[in-house]
Amino acid sequence: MTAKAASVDVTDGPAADAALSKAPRTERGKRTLRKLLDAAAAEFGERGYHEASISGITQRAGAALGTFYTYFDSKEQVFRALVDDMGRLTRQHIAERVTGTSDRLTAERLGLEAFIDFVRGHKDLYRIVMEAQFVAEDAYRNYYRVFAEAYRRNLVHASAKGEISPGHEEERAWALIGMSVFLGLRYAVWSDDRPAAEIAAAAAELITFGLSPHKGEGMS
Amino acid sequence: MTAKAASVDVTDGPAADAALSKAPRTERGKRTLRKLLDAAAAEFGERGYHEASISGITQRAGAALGTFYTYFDSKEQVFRALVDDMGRLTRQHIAERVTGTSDRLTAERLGLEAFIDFVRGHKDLYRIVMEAQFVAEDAYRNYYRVFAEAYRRNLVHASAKGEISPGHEEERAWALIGMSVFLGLRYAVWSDDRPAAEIAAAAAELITFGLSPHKGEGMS
DNA sequence: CCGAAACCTGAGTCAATATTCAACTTCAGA
DNA sequence: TCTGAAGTTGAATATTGACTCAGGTTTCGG
Repeated sequence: MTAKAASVDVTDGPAADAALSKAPRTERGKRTLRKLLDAAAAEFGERGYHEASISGITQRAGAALGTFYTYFDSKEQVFRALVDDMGRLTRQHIAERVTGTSDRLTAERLGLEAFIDFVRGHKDLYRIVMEAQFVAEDAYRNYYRVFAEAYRRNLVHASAKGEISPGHEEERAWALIGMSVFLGLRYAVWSDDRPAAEIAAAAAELITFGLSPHKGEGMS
Repeated sequence: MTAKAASVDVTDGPAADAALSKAPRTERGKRTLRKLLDAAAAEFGERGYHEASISGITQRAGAALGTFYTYFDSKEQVFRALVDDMGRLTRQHIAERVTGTSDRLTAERLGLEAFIDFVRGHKDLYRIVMEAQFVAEDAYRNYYRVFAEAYRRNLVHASAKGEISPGHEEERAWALIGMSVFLGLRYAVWSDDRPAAEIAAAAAELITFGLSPHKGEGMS
């Protein structure tokens, strides 16, 4: 829990949306910002957005209250930065574990397994994403919009290649994301004692064949 | 939006957990409690738990601030009452639209359609359920635990009758719930211009046959 | 070694609101 | 009409916590 958290590019990069004038200019500054970011992830992850306090963040970071405002404009701004970062991290982690996989059906299984593993290792950041629905709804919608769009593209592609049956790819994408999210919630956030591979295998069978009686499957 | 809301049994019944000494004893009292409950559903649904204020609730209800505490012990207590109520309402609504259906696969489609319709008609209450994850986590877990357990039982039953292939029913239950929740979020809460039946049909095909190429399906 | 820019500090300001409470009103039964 | 239980009222209390700011301290190029 309370994973190493954010890998928000402290210097610049696609994450540095709102940083602007608040970007650190010295080594010391970068270190402090990093500490604040990690502390914020831990504080928000453990206590939730509203219970979390800026003073809690700065205490964890070993800094003074005012220092927070050297790097961020508001409580909500850090929160949003963490949500965006989580999206980037998640996609990257899944992509790494799926690339090289030729067919979509296998990719589905590996992707889900990777997702569950990732959530298990980043419970605090994952909670932040979920809570974003109520704290920064646009950030939350965007998080899943990006996922769904990429997912849909993969499905269209796989369908064209005949790897999967043609269907309504957008609805499929959202349905599959929902599956992952709830399996992640149940088997990663709420309890993580079952092997991720088992969960992924069970779900993969559902995703592949559906519920209809089909021959060949073993009993149980 | 802001549906007629809670049907919390104002008098007694399975919902009256915490009411106890706070239950109204006269007609006037029942009316006031009803107004407060509806107002609370609207306030929480529109503004979210933390933005919502007791004074906002009493204003909507056309009552004085103090009146709230005649019927509730705290802000969180009303919130929990609404979450529990939502679970009861949802299960009831879906059950009504599914009973009489003989086979599970048809029930899946009708159930999802009913769920989407229900969410569309109770956006404010539905938001309350989702936010419960961060305000009253035990109530949230319970909400889905009850769903998942009932779902699993249905699957086991259907599997025994040969209506569906045997599989890991618990994981399946959670996966299917996740599907519904996200399709509901995307096509009911965020946008509700597509017919619920269309969404349900698309998802039902995925649930029934999975993604694997199977013969018989038309294109697109 | 200097001086200015960059950083850091934490007490104090300020607004918001959950909850309390003592006084007041309504109303049914005697 | 009288009485008390039930219900209503809203000003007052108490707490909490985001954000400000007027100084100190550290860093670093020259």
